[in-house]
Amino acid sequence: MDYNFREIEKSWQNYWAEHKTFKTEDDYSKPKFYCLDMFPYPSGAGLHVGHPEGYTATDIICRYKRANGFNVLHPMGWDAFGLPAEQYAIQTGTHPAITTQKNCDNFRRQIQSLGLSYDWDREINTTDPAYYKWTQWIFTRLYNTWFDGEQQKGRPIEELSVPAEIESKGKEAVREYIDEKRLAYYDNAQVWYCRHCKTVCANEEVLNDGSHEKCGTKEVERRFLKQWMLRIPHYAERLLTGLDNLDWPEGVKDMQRNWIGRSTGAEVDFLLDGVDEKIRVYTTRPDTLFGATYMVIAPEHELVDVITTEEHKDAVNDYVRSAALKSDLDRTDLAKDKTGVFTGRYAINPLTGKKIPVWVADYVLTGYGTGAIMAVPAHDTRDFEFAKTFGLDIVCILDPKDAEPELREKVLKGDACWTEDGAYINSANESEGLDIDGMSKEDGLKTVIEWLESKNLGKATVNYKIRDWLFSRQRFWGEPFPVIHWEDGEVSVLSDEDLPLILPDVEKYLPGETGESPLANAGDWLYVTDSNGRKGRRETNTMPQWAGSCWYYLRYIDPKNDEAPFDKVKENYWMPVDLYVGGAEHAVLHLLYSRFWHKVLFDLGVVSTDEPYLKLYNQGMILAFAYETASGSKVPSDMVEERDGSYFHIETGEELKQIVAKMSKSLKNVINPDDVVEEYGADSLRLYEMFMGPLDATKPWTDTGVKGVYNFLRRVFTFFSNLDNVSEKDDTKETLKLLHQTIRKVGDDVEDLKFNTAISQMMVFTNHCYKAGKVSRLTAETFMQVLAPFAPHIAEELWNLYGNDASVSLAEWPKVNEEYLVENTFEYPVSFNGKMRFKLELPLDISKDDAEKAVLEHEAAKRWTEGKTVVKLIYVLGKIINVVVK
RNA sequence: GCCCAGAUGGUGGAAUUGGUAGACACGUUGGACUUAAAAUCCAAUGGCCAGUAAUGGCCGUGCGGGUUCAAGUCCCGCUCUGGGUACCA
Repeated sequence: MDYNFREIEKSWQNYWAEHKTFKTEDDYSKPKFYCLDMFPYPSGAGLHVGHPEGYTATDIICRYKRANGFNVLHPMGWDAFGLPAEQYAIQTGTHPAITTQKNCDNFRRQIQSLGLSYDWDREINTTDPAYYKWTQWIFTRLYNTWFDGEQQKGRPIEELSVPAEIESKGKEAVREYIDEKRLAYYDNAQVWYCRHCKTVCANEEVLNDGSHEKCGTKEVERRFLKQWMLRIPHYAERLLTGLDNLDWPEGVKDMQRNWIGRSTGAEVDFLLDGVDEKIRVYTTRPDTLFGATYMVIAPEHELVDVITTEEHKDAVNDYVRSAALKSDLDRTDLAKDKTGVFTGRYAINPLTGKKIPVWVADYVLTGYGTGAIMAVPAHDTRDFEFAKTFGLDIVCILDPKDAEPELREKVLKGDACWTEDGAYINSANESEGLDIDGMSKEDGLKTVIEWLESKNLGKATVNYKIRDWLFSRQRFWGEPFPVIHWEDGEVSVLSDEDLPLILPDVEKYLPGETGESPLANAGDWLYVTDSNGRKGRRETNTMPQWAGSCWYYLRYIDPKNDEAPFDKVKENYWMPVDLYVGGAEHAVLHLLYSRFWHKVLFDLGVVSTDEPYLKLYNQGMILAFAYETASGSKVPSDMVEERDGSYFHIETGEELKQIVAKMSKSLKNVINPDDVVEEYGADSLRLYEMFMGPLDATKPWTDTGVKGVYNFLRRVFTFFSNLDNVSEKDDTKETLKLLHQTIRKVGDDVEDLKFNTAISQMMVFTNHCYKAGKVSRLTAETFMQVLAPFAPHIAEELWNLYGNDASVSLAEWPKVNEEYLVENTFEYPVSFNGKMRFKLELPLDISKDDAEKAVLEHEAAKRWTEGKTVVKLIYVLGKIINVVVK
């Protein structure tokens, strides 16, 4: 029989759909397994071969878990708000909902053609009002939550007690006080604005080369705009410590830790000379205070005007103005020399009592710490560079005892910067009763902080890099904020029964130049009047694309619930997500935002777990071969020919180098999953994506590789569909042994997500069957069960051929029979001085002495022992024998 | 600069706690089938050396050291590649 995969795959996909084979029931009697894929943005380009990689991996695990008695939740949906559909609307006038619908349909068709065992009854779409109703609902929860620092917990805003002193100042003051505590707030903030996308974007979306992550252009700039922000830094500590117990790749955890950026140090107050103000600095090294020879404040610091002396006003003003005009890229470019200007003012170093100059420089950032630093040029590279540039004092207070003498000499003289540990010198002030000379760093830090606290000059502080999350966009295609701005200045959120606030129709999708959202033209929708005749205007910004993906895993649990985001009992059963698979590109943003929302919902009692995703796994990227000339310019694949293993340009004849690169239209090396399914079938595509290499590795696509696994499936079909090969007779011992080894190996490898080696084991088994010629029906059926999670269509077909009416997907995973695996002997590799020389079969229960005798008396051993003394013999049961000779 | 991951045949990649390096697959070569080709099936396939051959030896997991009876695996020092991050005091 021919392997007619087209027919087989179509008929089984229809069967599964008709019988709802993969429908998930809320059967609480079974152990649950929640396996989640990062849902895709349904782009117009359709599925990329990278998508099926993760989806196949989770599908295999889910099928395996079902066979092992688990109730499995394995859903799919669409992260469908986003710019491309809106861009298309601007160009063509087509409503983004129409484009989105079309793209979702195409994605669904493509995904379904792969035979993935999703419960399609749970499909969700972030753009569906029935879904974003609850995204808006969560936003109102964020708005009505404050963070209790003492309890380290978010609490309902009603539980916030307003100090009497504020209360006495009137309603306005109370509102202001409360608004300052809310997790979501509306404020005038300096934000990134992308002129190309015509929208603001989060700090995180602006890449370090100054380009916008979403569009790739560098048309981003700073603007002051009233925007919605979320106070994610309040959860910094919990987002950080929560990572410790998660089964996530260490790299991802590290990236989140870096992003949160916790540091410990102290805030220290410096008194100023001649003006009744003080400047508070943040430093991680208060122990180096004796070496602070000047201070720097950021150009945006609130005291710049106050402290600048008359004669320096012009210079400082000029500098502050030019710093404001600079892009952040210019300000952070390392290659650039340090700039700054003296304010004319001096501060007093509280430890030395010396006057130190206060400068303004843009290497100090407003948003971090207090926006002011004490500079210790001898032991900080940035301060050192600045001090060298402007000729400021450099006092060494850490003797680099372990450094090379030459370098040490320079450091002591202040001619070089030393940022590592050393012994404190010049760090004593008798009159102040402080002396840390000779102390360890740990004691130095402790002593100085204690001294500062006792004198009320400073205190130990913890700082985080993470900033408030800019949460609004000037875009049409996003969740509308359920917010009304009233004419008297009050801001209110809609009550639950008024949700969802549906996105209105607009004529033009283009945002205004000034950063105004398209919703500002939404006519009637825009204006509201309350029962008292008070007029209000709806919020015209929309939520960023992150919003919908922050909580979608919760909605899958109960996707059609109209009374609540999900049922609590169901949530309690299904959460947390046991395995979450997706690309590493979401290592920080999506996963951090999502954890943040989840923790807030946990604090409010909406969800039952503190963390949403127990185990995270990042699939690697699938790349493609590409070609470049000696000078490094890329050549499209259709201009390349292969001759004798080398590659040449079709037109110029130039020899080309084969490289591995991302698939791209310009390189003409994009693989379309549809084409692969058409040519080799879904089972081959699934199998190849898993066989290419480890799931987390980056690896290049090869067409011959697909052919290889197709060949395997064809061999499976050819052998096992021939009933002459599948007899009622018993198997040989070898066949049974190999079959049970295969059951074990495949099961173990699936649990470890090592699909490539599982497939290789199935190949070994199939190759054995060809050699054996005949296997029993039971063996053939068992093998189909093992193959089914990987290549479900072919497995169903053959399973059915053997007379099974029920789907193989419902069959229980075969048990390993240890009897077949028992070994009595082992073929020991015998080494002499670590080099393997010959093999010797010995009983496994042989004693060491007998083994030694058997080895040394063996004919082949003579050659290696002749004329030498046997020093000792290493005998590792079932592993190796090593003879040490001299 | 800093943090993380990686480097194994012509290629993708295997290798429990240190214990036979190269499983499986691609490619290549040879054979069978065929008028022929394709497809398929069978076999060989890390490099070098010796031998007609069976076979045997040496070298081999990015580089240099070390620990060990034994190192792809552990330790120290580098090189290169990929990812993240960047004046965060």
